[in-house]
Amino acid sequence: MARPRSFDEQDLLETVMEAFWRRGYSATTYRGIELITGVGIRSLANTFGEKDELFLTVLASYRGRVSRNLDKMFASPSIDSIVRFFERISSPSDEEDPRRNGCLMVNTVFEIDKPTAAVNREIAQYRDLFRSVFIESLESDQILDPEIRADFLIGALWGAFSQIRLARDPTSAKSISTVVVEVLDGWRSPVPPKHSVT
Amino acid sequence: MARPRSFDEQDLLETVMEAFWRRGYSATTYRGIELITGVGIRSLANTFGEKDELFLTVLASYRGRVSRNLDKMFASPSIDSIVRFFERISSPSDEEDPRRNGCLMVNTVFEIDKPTAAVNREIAQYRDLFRSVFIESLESDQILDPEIRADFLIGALWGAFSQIRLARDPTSAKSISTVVVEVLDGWRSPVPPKHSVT
DNA sequence: CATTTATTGCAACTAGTGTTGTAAAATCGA
DNA sequence: TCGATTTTACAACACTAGTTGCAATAAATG
Repeated sequence: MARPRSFDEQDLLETVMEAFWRRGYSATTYRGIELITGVGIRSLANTFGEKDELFLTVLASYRGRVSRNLDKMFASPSIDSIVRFFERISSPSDEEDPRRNGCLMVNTVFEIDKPTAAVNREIAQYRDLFRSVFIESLESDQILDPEIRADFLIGALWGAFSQIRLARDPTSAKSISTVVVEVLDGWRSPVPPKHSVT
Repeated sequence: MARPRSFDEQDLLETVMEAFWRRGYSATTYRGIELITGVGIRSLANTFGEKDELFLTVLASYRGRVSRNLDKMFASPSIDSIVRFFERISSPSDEEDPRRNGCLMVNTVFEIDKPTAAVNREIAQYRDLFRSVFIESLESDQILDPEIRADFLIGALWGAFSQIRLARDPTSAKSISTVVVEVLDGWRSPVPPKHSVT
């Protein structure tokens, strides 16, 4: 009936995600997006609404992408899956994050002063993605206290993201990963921890 | 010879530190500091210079405080010192961070888009504080690969700060700490890791 | 080809922030 | 008390960013 959009929404979301990921929410301006994408401010606003709505859309898209990856990597959850996961994120050639921006969600936790309820929900859901697959994996190998150990793994993971973000380099994350793998090996049957950590 | 300051520089730095710590660099405005402290913008600028200089002064002050604490806690460095340290930061009543703002330096890593060289130096020095005491402690108990394990501990620590910042609550940090302590116990002599992790 | 309708480009508006100039106020020493 | 000198209050300035109004534009339908 009328004039169609001159850009593809998904493509644009990818570009915008890259910007938020690298520079953060504040430093990514609407006018900057206009320059990068070539799409006018007015069209952006028409399509995605205000800046925080666009950001929320990007977060959801990011979470979807990670979720699909985790589904693949933890198709048969086990300690081995976790090991492979940690080896991957600390790999010198991580195709998921070649620019070493760390993790968009973790970055957001620290950057936004007073996150909206929607943003908080998004981050909580994101964190739960990892918690679920970690717990599943630990349970499938009959590790004691899977929740506590899953929280530990999340901590190590977010710590690794911190170091990647800090140095834009996975070297330190590699050390973290190495020791985490050693710890995971120590948890394996038939030599599980002697007693519950609680 | 002339009119003296109506405020104490150290007191004011403490107040400003609290603000930067809680809300971050951007969200802490010069005018906001005026409201909190009662000290006029002009006086602030006269005393501390521009905003980024004030921030840098705050970072240095924060590092000094942490450094003094670490000196006390690691007076005789050992695995036990590390254990006590992790128990402390995940304690439900951490008097160093009652407001659960996490760590000012870690927060800064994520918040600032393009940190100045001075800020980067400050953060690197801060990180090295922990790295040094961890390495010293591990060496004193003859643990293999102290550097790699120190990097792991920093990762776990920063991960714990992430979770504290996320939930403004040390519950998840407690889990991290619990498992870290278990791991540290596993490293102790006379049952050290069988072989190097490298 | 004309009409319809969403898209687009431009510019303006508003709000907020770091910064600075200027003059009044306040304090200490002589 | 007076003068020197710093601090302080007030306001203005410059700049940036998000947002919005409006008219021109372009494509799809009949």
